[in-house]
Amino acid sequence: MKTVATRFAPSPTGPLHIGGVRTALFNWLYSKNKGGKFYLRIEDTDKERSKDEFKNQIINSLKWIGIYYEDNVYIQSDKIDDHINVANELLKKGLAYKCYCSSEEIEEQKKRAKQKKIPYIYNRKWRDKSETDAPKDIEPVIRFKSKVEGKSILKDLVQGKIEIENNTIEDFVILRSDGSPTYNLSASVDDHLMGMTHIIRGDDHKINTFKQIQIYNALNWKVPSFAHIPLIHTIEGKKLSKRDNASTLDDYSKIGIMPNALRNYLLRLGWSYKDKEIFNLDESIKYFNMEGIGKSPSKLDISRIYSMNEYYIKNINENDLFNFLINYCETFQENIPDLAQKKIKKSLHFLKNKAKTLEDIYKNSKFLINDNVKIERDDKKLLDETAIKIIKLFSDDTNKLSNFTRENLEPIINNLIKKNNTNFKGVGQPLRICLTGSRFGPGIYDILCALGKKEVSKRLSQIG
RNA sequence: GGUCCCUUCGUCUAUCGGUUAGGACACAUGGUUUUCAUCCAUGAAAGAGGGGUUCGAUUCCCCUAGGGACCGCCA
Repeated sequence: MKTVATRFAPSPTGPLHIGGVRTALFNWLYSKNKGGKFYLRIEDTDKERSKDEFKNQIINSLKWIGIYYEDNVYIQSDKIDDHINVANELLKKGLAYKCYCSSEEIEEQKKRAKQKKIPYIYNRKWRDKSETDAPKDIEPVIRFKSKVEGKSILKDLVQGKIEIENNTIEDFVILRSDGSPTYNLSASVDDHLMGMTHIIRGDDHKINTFKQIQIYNALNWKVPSFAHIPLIHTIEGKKLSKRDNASTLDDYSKIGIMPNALRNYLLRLGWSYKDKEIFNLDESIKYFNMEGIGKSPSKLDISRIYSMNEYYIKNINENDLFNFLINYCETFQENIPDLAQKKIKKSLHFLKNKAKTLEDIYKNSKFLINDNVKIERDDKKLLDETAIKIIKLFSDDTNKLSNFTRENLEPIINNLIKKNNTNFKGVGQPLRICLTGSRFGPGIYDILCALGKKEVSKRLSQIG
């Protein structure tokens, strides 16, 4: 049995979105599960629309989420000569032919078909026509002689048997009039040359598969196995497109979603293994299989992404979390000075408690990063006379302490509550506002201990 | 319009002919934490509709409805 080889083959004509990443993930996981290889191929044969910027974005996205490919990136345009040679071979063998229809002629036919409400299909005009009839002023395209009779059957690993009448597939173009190869040719040739055994791709390629299988068969190549996975839909139920908000990985990383959480979410979107929800990397590889892939499209649900991220924040190793956090801050927020980093690291155990994203942790950490407390106008209103009085009392009472611990602070705060005939909120809220500038945030004891006595008295002295 | 595919709680899904149709997210309620959040408990919530096959269908078959994808000298 041949070693499993899969590939992800995006075109760099737009930013890679989350659906493409899932396709890459499934391919990668499948190959790893089988002890096989996974490759990245950039399909850049559309010169007009392909951009380096998108190629880099694709590469960076895969890197960010932790999908690793063999060797270097395959660039499809490097292999154009191979594709052209195959086209000429097909031509020589009589399996393809030159078509001299002008684009105006084709457009006209399409228009007429639309008017008559009949499906357009190229009329195979030049399939059997002699080239001596060829007009001089037209550069021909090369079309593949597609089967006209009978049916084709695709045994899809996800969708099962799919049957189609051959006459619904037209004689598709394999070489453009400028001599460049088209997608169906290039993809087939590359997949064959790269030794792909399994092709896992979006549902939207299903019809192409019938064309590509014909190319394989015409050349006596071994046909790989195909698996067409359902597309990811927006919450409105439409195919996810590059224009949709929050569709690239960047959209998620900038709000502080971690790669392992998103990977886990994407894995479970359209795939399942019993009732298991959390899959670490090893488990993802160990359990991934085709049987678990669902047949119906699934909708993207941001609240599940948040909740998955929250799970990872609370359950991964704190060192790893810290590294993710610093990295996130440097990329999307600000550089954290060493001293503040140390404080954050020590306090991470409580900073992470209230967070669904790295951005939340960053916000919770702000009182450790910035020494000057800026109080919002709304919060300032809460600092009335009694509040300021309580803060003064707190300062006086804690003056005697040599350092701050929960144990020695608790009796002081309890005492303040009692004496001033208030509740915990009456003491805690003004303290938090003065120390952090916000009504929301970590527990008050956590804040006090993390800042330490000196810093607390400094911040409190600036009030009132 | 043609071809193909899909259809279980709001969402992601389990079930591979016999279950009080299970789990997770979200939601609601209650409890713990002397704020918020966490955490815990509880609750509400689904087999698109109609025919078959069968002792028995969410599960198998057919029809209808709804949804989606594709129909480029794009990939």
